[in-house]
Amino acid sequence: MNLTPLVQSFVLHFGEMGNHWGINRTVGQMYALLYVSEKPLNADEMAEALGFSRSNVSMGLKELTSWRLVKLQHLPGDRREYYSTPEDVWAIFQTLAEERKKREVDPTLTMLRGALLETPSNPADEHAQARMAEMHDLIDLTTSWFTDMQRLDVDTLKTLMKLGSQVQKFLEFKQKLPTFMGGSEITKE
Amino acid sequence: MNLTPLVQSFVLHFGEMGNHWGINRTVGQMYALLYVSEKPLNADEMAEALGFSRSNVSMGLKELTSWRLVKLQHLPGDRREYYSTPEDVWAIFQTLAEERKKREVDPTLTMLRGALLETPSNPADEHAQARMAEMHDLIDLTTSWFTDMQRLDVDTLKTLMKLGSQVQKFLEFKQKLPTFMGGSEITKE
DNA sequence: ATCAAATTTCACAAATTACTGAAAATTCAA
DNA sequence: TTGAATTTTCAGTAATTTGTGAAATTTGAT
Repeated sequence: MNLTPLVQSFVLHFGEMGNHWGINRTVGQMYALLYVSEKPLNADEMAEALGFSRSNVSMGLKELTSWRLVKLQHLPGDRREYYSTPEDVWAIFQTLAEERKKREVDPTLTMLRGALLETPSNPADEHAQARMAEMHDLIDLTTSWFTDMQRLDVDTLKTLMKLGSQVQKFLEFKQKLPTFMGGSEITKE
Repeated sequence: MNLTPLVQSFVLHFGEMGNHWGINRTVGQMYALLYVSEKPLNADEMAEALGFSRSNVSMGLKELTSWRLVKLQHLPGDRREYYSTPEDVWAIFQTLAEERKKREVDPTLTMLRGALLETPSNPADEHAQARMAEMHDLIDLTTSWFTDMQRLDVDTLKTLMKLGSQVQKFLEFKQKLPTFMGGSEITKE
């Protein structure tokens, strides 16, 4: 790996993190390399920089592409394919979240809904269903909320996050003026 | 696995999900089994129900304990250790998030901060640092926000999530009355 | 159309991770 | 204490995942 120590530590750390998140270590490293790179890189450059085989890089890029985490482009007068990551970290984060939702959360909700449609044949199943319902509702509420929040622009989102738990005051205030601002009335449970 | 089809499908799905989330498949299944179980289970019961070796269950419980995801208790007149999951799904979710933050996010922030303290020796490092700074700020803001939101009780949280992107209106309103309600003045950027 | 450059595929080897059974350690009732 | 019940550890094997090189395919300039 002929990278500066700075980039190297980032790349290695990212590889480890990928591991914890169910992503192949080398794929994590490839992503990290692209993320900090000044300019788009082709597969040979990546293989060279990271010390991987060319075929491994090809597989990794395929994987990253399926996650919509890399952009493919061509440089004038060069036949090779160059890869880069989107510039906006918030957009990256959003893509990642969308993709994980699609691949992991949605199938889980589907499974839970299926299970909840069954007629429980004994007390154990009845209890299991009740537990599954609790889990379903939590996941459903969380992901719906997440989807909804994606409508906001990044600056609004940042402001809201900085506000943090202080938004609570909005609820207290709103409860006193329920029809204020024309929204539908929302109360606790 | 001598479980009802309902529980079995839940357990198997959870095992697969665990896999995607960097958790051993069998550990995921153990957790799922405890989660839907009516009463606490001992290790032998779990080994029997899931068809794992006793030692594998022991390892899995150790892992789940380190994540603070299972509770240990003793039944009167029985020497064996019985395990269960907390009843409140929101508390479970919170524990999981806290633990992941501690294990994965915090070390990443530490690494990024370290990298940002270095003096870049070339343009490539300079660019890499800028990118790392962007990532740092996003992670930092997100986790600080998350920590802050944990102060709220579950009902408030649910209400807020149901409100979703409508909280935006709070910002618009607040901007017109900056010193309203005694909070420090918060504006975009 | 041809062919060299570039990329992908895939069977296999290497490396890692998961699981087991046996043995060791711990616990606790008598 | 003792020893049976219970839990944990761990070395070895099984299973899975990862990474490679060679071959096949695709691409696009001529």
